[in-house]
Amino acid sequence: MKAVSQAITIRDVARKAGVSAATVSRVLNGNTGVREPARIAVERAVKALNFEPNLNARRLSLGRTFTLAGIVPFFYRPSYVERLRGLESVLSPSPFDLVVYNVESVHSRDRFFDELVRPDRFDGVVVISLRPEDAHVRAFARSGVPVVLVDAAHPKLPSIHEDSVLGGYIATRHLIELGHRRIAIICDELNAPLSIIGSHANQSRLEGYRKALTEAGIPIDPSLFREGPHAKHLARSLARDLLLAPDPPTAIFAVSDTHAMGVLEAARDLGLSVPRDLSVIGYDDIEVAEYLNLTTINQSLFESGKRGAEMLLAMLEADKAGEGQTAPAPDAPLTEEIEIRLVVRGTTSAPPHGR
Amino acid sequence: MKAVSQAITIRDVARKAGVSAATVSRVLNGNTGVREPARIAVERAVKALNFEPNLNARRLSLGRTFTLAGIVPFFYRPSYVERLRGLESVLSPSPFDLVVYNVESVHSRDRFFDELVRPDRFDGVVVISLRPEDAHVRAFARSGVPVVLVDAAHPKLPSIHEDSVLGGYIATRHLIELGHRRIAIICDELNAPLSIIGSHANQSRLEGYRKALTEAGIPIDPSLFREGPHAKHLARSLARDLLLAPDPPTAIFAVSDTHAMGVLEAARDLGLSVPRDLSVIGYDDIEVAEYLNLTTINQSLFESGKRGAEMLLAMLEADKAGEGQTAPAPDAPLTEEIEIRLVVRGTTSAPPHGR
DNA sequence: CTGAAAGCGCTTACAG
DNA sequence: CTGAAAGCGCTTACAG
Repeated sequence: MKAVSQAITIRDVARKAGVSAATVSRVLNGNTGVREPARIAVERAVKALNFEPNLNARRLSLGRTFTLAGIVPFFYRPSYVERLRGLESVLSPSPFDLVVYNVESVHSRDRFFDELVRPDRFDGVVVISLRPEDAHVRAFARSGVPVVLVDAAHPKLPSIHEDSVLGGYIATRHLIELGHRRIAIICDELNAPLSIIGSHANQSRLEGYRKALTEAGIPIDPSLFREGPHAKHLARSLARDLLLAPDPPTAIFAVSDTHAMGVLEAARDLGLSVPRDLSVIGYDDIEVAEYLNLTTINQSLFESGKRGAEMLLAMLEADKAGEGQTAPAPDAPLTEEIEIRLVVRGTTSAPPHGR
Repeated sequence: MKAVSQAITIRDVARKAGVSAATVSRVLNGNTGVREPARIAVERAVKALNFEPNLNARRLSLGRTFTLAGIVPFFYRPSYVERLRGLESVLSPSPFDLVVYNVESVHSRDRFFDELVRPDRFDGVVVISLRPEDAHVRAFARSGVPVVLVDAAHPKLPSIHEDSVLGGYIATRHLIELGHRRIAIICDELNAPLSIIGSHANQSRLEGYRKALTEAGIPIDPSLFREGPHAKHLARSLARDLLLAPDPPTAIFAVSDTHAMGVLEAARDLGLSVPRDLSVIGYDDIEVAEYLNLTTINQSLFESGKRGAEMLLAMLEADKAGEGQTAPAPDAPLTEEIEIRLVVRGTTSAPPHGR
C-alpha cells in the first residue's frame, strides 16, 4: 500500500513557527531583514518538519529553472564523455541540474535548438562540437537564454575551443621532424551531415597538415588523403588501402584516436610493426590512448567542458546581478582558446631506413 | 543589446482565438469535448504565435515534473555510459528529461537518495548499481516516487539485473573446460565503500568462481585471489604479482574488462604471450573488449538501461491511469533477470603443455 | 461545450 | 521588520 504523505508547504511551516508565509520565504532565501526571534522560530520549524520548498513553485515564481542543458553529438563517445565529465565537475557543486541531449542528425540538432533554448526550459545551455547557424544565434539572443559553445565558435557567442589548424600542424610537424616525408592523413567524412554542422575540427586539422607539409617543402600527395566515418573498422580498411598502395606512407596521422585504433589494427593485420615500419599519431588523447601507448594530441577535453560550464555560470551570475537593466552584450563575446599539446608515446619514431 | 521578447502566454492565445484560456488549455491537452470551430481557432492561434506552454507552470499545476533522475556511480566509465545509453534510447522519444547524478561516495549516494526522491523533483528515478538500504526504500515509498533498480536488487523494489553468480560461474567454467586448473581471480576491492553500497556483483562473481572450481573438484587456492581498486594499473600490478609467484596461474579471470586490460599489460610486461602462456577472461564486454580481442562475459549493459527505463515508464503510465485510487503495490515487485553470455574471443585457449 | 474562478506553492512589491 | 495580497502561467472542478 502506497501511503503517500502529503507534502508539507511553506504555510505549514509558517503556522508552526507562528509567522506568515512571507517571513518563512524570507528566511529561506537568506533575505536581509528578519528579526532574530522570527528567524529562529522559522529555522526550528523548517528543521522539525524537514521542509524543502517545492521546486516547481520556486521555478514558476522566480522565472528560473535551475537547470542547464547540454547539447552534444554522440554523447557516449569517449571524447564527449570526457567533456561532459568536465561539465559535471563544475555543475555538481552548483545549484544547477544538467540535462544532456544527444544529437545524431541535423534534424535533432535543429529541434533541440528550437525547443530547448527557452527561458521556461533552461537557464542556460552549453553546446558542444556543434556550430549554430546565424538564424539559431538570433533566436538564442531573442530568448535571452545564455548559450556557450564548447569546441566550436561563432562571432556572436562566447566559446572555448582549440586551434584545430595548429593541432593538425603540430601532429604533422612531429612526424616531419622524425624524418617522415610520406605522411598520410585519415579524416572523418568531410561531407557527412554531422561534419558539416559540427565543429569543423576535421577540416582545420587537414589544413594544419597541409600547412606543415608545405612549410617543409613536402609536396601534398592527394593519394595520401583518406576520409571515412568515425568508426574503427572503417579507419582500418582505409589504412589497409593506404598501406597496400605501391608507394605506401611511412606515417599516418589519424584525426581521432578512434581512427588511430583502426590504423593500428590495419598495421597488425599486415604484419607491420609500429613504430618500426609505420608511425601512427592520433588526436584527442582519450583514455585508451595511454593504454595503447599511442602518440597523440591532447586537447584538454575535460578542461574544455569545465571552462564551458564556468563561463556559463559566470554569465548567469552576471545576469542575476544586472537584473532588468539590459546589460549591453559586449560586441565581441568572450572567446577562449584551450591548450593543446603533443603527447609523444610509443607509436611514432623515425621512418625505416632507406625510405 | 539583449532584446528579450516577452514570452507569450495562454492568455495571448486565448485572446487571439477569441476563446477563454480554459479552452486553449483543453485543446492543448487533447481534451475530449471542444467543438470544432473553437479547436481550429485555437490551433491557428497557437501556430501563429508559435506558442509553447510554460513548462514550469504546467509542472506546478499538474504536480508532475516531466523529469527523471538517474543515480549512478562513476557515470563516465564505459560500462555505465553503455547503461546510460540504454536509458537514453527509451527516454529520448518520451516526454521525459533525464538528469544524471554521479555518485562517488557513500555520502553522495545518501544525499541523492534523500534530496532527489521527492515528487516535486522527479517523477521517477532509476538507480544503477547501487543498493538502497531498507530505510531508503521506506522513504522512497513514502514519497510516492517510483524507483527502479538497474544492476541491483531489493525485495521491495522493481529491478533488472544479471545473475552475477552465474556470470562468475560461466567465466570460470569456460577456463576449466579449456583444461585450466590453476585459475586466478582479480576482483574489485571487496571492502571499498562503494563496493559495499554497490551491486555486490563482485562478491557474487567470486562466489560463482568458487562454485565452478568446487564443482570441478579443483581446490580453491587463496593465493590465487587478488583484489584491488577499479584501475588498470592496479590490476596490472596485482596480475604481475600473481604471475611472478612460484606456481603461477595459467588463466586469470578478471572481474571487469578494465581489470582484464591491466592483466593483459602485465602479461606483456613479462613477455608472456596471451593466450599461449596465459589465458585471460574479462567481464562486461565494453567496446574496447572487441578491439582487444578479449574473451569476456557480455551482460547486456545497454539492454539493462533500456529495460530499466521501460519499467519506469510503465509504472508512470500505471500511476497516471490509477490516479488517486491508491493502487495496492504488488507484494513482489517486478524483477527481471538480464541475459548474460560468454563471448569467446582470442585471449583464452588451452593451457600450455605440461601444466 | 465553454467560461470564470480557484488552486498549484512559492516570492515579493506594497503597506503599515 | 512583517503580513496580506497579488502574481508567476498553467489546469480543472464547477456552473451554466
